[in-house]
Amino acid sequence: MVDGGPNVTLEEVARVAGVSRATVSRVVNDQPRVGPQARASVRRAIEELGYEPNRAARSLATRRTGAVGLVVGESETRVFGEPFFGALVRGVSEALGPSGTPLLLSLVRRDEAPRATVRYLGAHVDGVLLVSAHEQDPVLSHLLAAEVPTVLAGRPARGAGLAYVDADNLGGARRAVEHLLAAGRRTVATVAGPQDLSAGRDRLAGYREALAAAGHAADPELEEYGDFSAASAEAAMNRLVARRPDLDAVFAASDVMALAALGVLTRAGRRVPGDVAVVGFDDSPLAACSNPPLTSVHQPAEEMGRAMVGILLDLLAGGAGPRSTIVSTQLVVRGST
Amino acid sequence: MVDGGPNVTLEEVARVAGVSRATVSRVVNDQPRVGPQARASVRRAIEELGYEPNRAARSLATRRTGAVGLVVGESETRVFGEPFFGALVRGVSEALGPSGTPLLLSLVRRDEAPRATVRYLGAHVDGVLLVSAHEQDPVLSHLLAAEVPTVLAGRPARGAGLAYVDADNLGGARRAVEHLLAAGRRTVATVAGPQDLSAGRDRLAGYREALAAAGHAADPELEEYGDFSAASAEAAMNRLVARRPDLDAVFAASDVMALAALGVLTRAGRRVPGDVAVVGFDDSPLAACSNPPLTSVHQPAEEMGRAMVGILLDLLAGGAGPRSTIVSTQLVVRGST
DNA sequence: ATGAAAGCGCTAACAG
DNA sequence: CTGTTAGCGCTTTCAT
Repeated sequence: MVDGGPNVTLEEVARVAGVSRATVSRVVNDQPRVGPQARASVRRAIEELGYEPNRAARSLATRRTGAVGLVVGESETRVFGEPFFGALVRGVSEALGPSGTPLLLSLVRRDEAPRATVRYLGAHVDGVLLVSAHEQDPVLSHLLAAEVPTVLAGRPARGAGLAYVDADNLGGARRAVEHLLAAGRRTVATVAGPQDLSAGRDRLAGYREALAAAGHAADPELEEYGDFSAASAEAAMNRLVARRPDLDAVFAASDVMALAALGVLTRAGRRVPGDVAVVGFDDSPLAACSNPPLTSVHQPAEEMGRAMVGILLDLLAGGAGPRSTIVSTQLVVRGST
Repeated sequence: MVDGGPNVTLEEVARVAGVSRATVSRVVNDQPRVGPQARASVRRAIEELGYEPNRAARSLATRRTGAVGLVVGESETRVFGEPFFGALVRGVSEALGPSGTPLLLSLVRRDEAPRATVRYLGAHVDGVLLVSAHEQDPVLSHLLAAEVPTVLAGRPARGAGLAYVDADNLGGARRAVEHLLAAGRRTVATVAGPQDLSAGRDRLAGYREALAAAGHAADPELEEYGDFSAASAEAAMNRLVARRPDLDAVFAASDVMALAALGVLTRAGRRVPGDVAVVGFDDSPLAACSNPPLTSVHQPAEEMGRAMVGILLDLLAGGAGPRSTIVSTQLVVRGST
């Protein structure tokens, strides 16, 4: 297993193995029509020479790049704060490792021409992992139009046969609220997320389901909306406290919003968790550091990344077409409940 | 400006422009030896046809990829929590945008063969932006050995002519401590970072400088070390409180450590900032969300990303060799001081 | 099952 | 200043 340097070519392998370039190529690509003997000697030569196929040449010949893109709305890199994003990338990277598939990272800004972006992507990658909160993202529709195999992080608005991986937002929210109810809370409010995002919708749905299942009548007075930002949540929480001073628990659709709510509550003289219990969603590092530490719903971001890659690679291999995966969430109980 | 589809080649452009492929190539690559007239007609043809050079072909011919790698120690994606990392990526991406340089993201795990990693990188990118906390990272030495142009995030141990971009850790720490002193604090302790990281060393140096400048004698009793983790900081803070119950301020070398310290202090019955003022480093989202909000030193991560790209592109263009940049930090005053 | 040959689209001497 | 001519390393018919 000599080093081989950067310049061992198919040609040399063929020469050493005593076969033609075509045969070596077949072996390298695990194609069938090669005799066991030829295959063996080629394998040996490859090993011996430390041969590594030249991607550019292959790409030129096949018109495929062998790379995948991780496309992220620029605003997402802010929003996700990063517990989530970092873990997602870790999962993606890990799942890609074995196949040696290069990962192109591409942040797309809102003001960029989606068309140009997609042309760029089409030229550089065989498939795309798209992380974009915005439903109806123009980049997405262009990707579809250009027939670039794509897997989404998060459930798309109208899942028109689109492959995606999402966390079990509904189940997670339901469990969070059940936890609150099980602890004896009676008046559970929610700072819901934006309803044009599936995460926002599903978490609200989970909240309602849990309440309904426990025999609580739906009470719109206990529902306020934020946009996942601290400021919006602060406003929402203020409205809730003013309207329903009797509330004894809050389910917020994200940790950032939960922390903002927590701030409002303590400033309003409520003790957490004594007077009001609070639970968030994301299980971000923020959760563990707050005062009191925040009970939250954990999303297995790393697993989501791996799942996305699995589906995409399958798609690229001509697999059975758009499948999707929902990964389960988990309630992490801390001091705020 | 017709679409052009994905298959317009140099050849066709040459035909339409009535020149040879070589001339078109020269125009595309902004090379000198082309007549103004030929140049114009080529430009027109390119525009008309919507020509876009084929990267694989170019790469095959030039033996360069035209891409750069963002190489990150896997553990970093955890450590950085992500305020920092996300912003850095944003800066990198932004700076790369204009040149259309693809960015390959590559997380490298500690247990991976650095040699293989570097071979992989060498084959896929022309240069590397390396984000790795560990000095003496084996990947780094292999990159250097393989002569892959590299720019580091963070100052390397022995800056043997290595290009790097770092935040002004020393200045930031100094300012933080000056702020504490200016507020009338007399007994300023520090939870320092690991001393095998330049960030850890420089922040401690800044702390000492500020103290010395104010005429305080160096006092080892006021210094304890953590490894940037919450657990280590908790232990360190406990030791400090036990040893010097009279301390009235703490400078922690990271926000995570500052928050841990803050927890210890409040549990010990100290009021923050009443009895003890606390300041952290990083200005992470954590800082704004804690209770009380944490005064912290902000690092312009986005700017660092841009600076790294600037240096790397210059290096790749055969620029004047290893330059480096220190970007300034900024104190963000919040409730904890 | 294997080899020969023709490119994939671009760059880079080298002539002119 | 511009065209000609070779490849870069690999895949892929098409014969054999």
